[in-house]
Amino acid sequence: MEASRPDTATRILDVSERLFVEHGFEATSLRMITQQAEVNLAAVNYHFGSKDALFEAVFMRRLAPLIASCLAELDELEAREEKLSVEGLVTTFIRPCLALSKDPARGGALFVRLLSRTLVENHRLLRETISQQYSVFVQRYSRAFHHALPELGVEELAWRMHFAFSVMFNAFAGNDVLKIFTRSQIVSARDPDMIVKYLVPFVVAGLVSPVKG
Amino acid sequence: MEASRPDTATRILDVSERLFVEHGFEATSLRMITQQAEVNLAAVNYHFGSKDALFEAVFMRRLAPLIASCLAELDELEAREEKLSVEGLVTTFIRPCLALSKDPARGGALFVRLLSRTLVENHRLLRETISQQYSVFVQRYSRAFHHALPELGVEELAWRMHFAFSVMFNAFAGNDVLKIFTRSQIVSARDPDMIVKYLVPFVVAGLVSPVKG
DNA sequence: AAGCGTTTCAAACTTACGTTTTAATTTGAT
DNA sequence: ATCAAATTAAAACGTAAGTTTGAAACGCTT
Repeated sequence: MEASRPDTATRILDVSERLFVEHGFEATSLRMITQQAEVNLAAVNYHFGSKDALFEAVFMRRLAPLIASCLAELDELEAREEKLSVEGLVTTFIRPCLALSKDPARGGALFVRLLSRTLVENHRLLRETISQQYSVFVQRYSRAFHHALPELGVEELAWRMHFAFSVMFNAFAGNDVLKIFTRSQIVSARDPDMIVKYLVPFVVAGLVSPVKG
Repeated sequence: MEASRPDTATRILDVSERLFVEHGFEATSLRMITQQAEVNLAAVNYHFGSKDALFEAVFMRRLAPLIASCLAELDELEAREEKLSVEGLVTTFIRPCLALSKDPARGGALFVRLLSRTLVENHRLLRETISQQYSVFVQRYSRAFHHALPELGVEELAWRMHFAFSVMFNAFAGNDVLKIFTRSQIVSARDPDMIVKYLVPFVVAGLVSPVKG
């Protein structure tokens, strides 16, 4: 019962995903990658062309299916509910993230952390390639939230969505600000189901809270 | 009316702060720093000892006063209010962040972004030095929130604080997840006052929302 | 078995990094 | 003005990075 060894390119992708998350793009050398993947140093440039292209490959392997899952959940919800519920909308985003986090075969929570690092590091890849390919993602959610929360102005809604996705995203990425200052492990347990149990009510409450006069 | 040129060490700190935010620690070379600061390459090692020590100096210059401001606000609030309000508590954190963001002399919003990068990059500095020196920060806030929200269990409260600080922190750091997917500039305006106008109600609503049966 | 495109391999190349060294220069107290 | 200390300057050091090269090994069709 031995798992068949993946091919060279896949092994490079798997190891790179983990190392890019652990050390960041710059601090991860091709020699670290190829050594842990047990492939030759030149294999990266042979299969992917460059370190930059490798990063993009690592990234896109996970992003595209995740986005597709969210949009599929959104389709389902809109087909099922006449008047969209905020909790339902939030769940269409959280469920695919949760599924990804619990699936080691797809890198588990690694990719969300990679996305988080990449966002904070403000990579060119995010500013250029991705924003063009996946702008429909935000458009769909913006429209859906507008239907679910028609009493909010466009500016107020944009901010609340910004906050909502920020907290959801960082919850899955495991970015715990308070962890900086303490060694408490209560929150850092990182059980994905636990995250959701407390995350959904928090986010929904912020989204639906009455507008201040 | 020409501003007096700061001394070498200060110029290095100022430039480093900006470059560490823009490119990250690893991707910022001492040659980039010393060139832009118009000082000799060896000056960094002369004044700070090493690149690592420089990073710590850049970091601590901003963190200590920020923490002190938050705790001072907390002291004031506890002296003023018998029963702590959640909004008041949230404000003790937001107001110093806001003040910092609006003060170019202290690097403006740069430091919050640096803190964000450092958190995501999981630096040794954060795991070791800072968590020892500033654990009182989380302890104080944990106790204060427990007084303000006595009906919440310790686990539920820890999660809500985690979410609350996460969204506040990323709001000031300007980490807009949705920005990845669109070029819309509504949220990215980054006017600190605008952030607070929408941020406080969102966070408070999440914190005080009734516990699910 | 032969031939051919694909993949792997060891080695070297260029470049840039953090750091060190040593000398020149500036500063400040006497 | 002098001298010691502090600072700046230019150059080089050793290391490690991403990439390229050319030959060897492999896999597949004929």
